[in-house]
Amino acid sequence: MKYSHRLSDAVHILTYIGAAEIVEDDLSSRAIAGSINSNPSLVRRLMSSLKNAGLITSEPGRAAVSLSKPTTEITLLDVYKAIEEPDLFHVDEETNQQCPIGANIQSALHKAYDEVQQQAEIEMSKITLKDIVKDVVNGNKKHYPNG
Amino acid sequence: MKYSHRLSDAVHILTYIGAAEIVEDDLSSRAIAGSINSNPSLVRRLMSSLKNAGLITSEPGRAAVSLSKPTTEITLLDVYKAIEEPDLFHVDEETNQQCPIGANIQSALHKAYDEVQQQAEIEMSKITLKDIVKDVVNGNKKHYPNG
DNA sequence: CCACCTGTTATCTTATATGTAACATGTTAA
DNA sequence: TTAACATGTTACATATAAGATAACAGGTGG
Repeated sequence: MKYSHRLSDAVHILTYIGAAEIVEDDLSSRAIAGSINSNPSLVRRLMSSLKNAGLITSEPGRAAVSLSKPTTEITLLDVYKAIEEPDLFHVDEETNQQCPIGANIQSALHKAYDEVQQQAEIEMSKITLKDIVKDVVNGNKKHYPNG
Repeated sequence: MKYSHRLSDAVHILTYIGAAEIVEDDLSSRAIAGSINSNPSLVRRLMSSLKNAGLITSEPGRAAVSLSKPTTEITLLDVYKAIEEPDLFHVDEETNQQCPIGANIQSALHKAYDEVQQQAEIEMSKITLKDIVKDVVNGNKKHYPNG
């Protein structure tokens, strides 16, 4: 995951839906794409993954997507698992098995990476969509104090 | 960083150097590349970053690279910072600033990502090169109990 | 029926990682 | 001093992935 912002766009989509009651009403993929500055197809593809993960509910033909759970029960980890590759780091699986180092570095790295991954996931599970929506709405008030 | 294993290869290089006293002696980029199953140029490029980060010491013309610090004082975080982009996740910086969501999602995401990044880095700082070398050598004993 | 939507697939462009080659320059030993 | 070999750096080709975009089958609702 070097230059990808799929996760950010997915959170953006969920935030858009979650904030719909407050500021938005058009929940079409085109409207959401307008907020992301992207295109409706990308939005629909990401929403497809979010739907498969059970985070949103939608129907063909109707611009009526909704969250499947309260914003307090959707975490950044849920979105991450729905959208991204599971591993933050990748072990080189092609090392030379004839070399003592090459033959054993993979398991050593997997072990190390697993520890980092675990802590990152714990932290991601602490951040809910409600936190994000709240920050966005608060930031919004700063920009539009009378709106 | 989707399919990159730069970090793994960099740790591999350091492990190779760190284990040199025990099992290896040829510290040329060609020999190290042989262990990684890669090529000397890649090894030299990674070593260039590791050198800039102060983790290894080397001289032109001599196959005599060495660690600048004891293995207990080189952490996975040091290698990560030497080799990888600083951020695990990337915020979409092109969101629509005319939309209340698009205008405020970036700072909300930066805040969330920072928290995850911080915990990941804390965990990375707990893993030392000594841990990796030890795991590799132990794995080695399993494979070559009499060697 | 028609305008609009979703869900899915395909293609193009661009960005990045890696493989590979090349070369200037330093080192060492015969 | 010369040959063999090393590092350090740059350039280029290739493979992979993300994102932009278009297309279209099929659902929805006025």
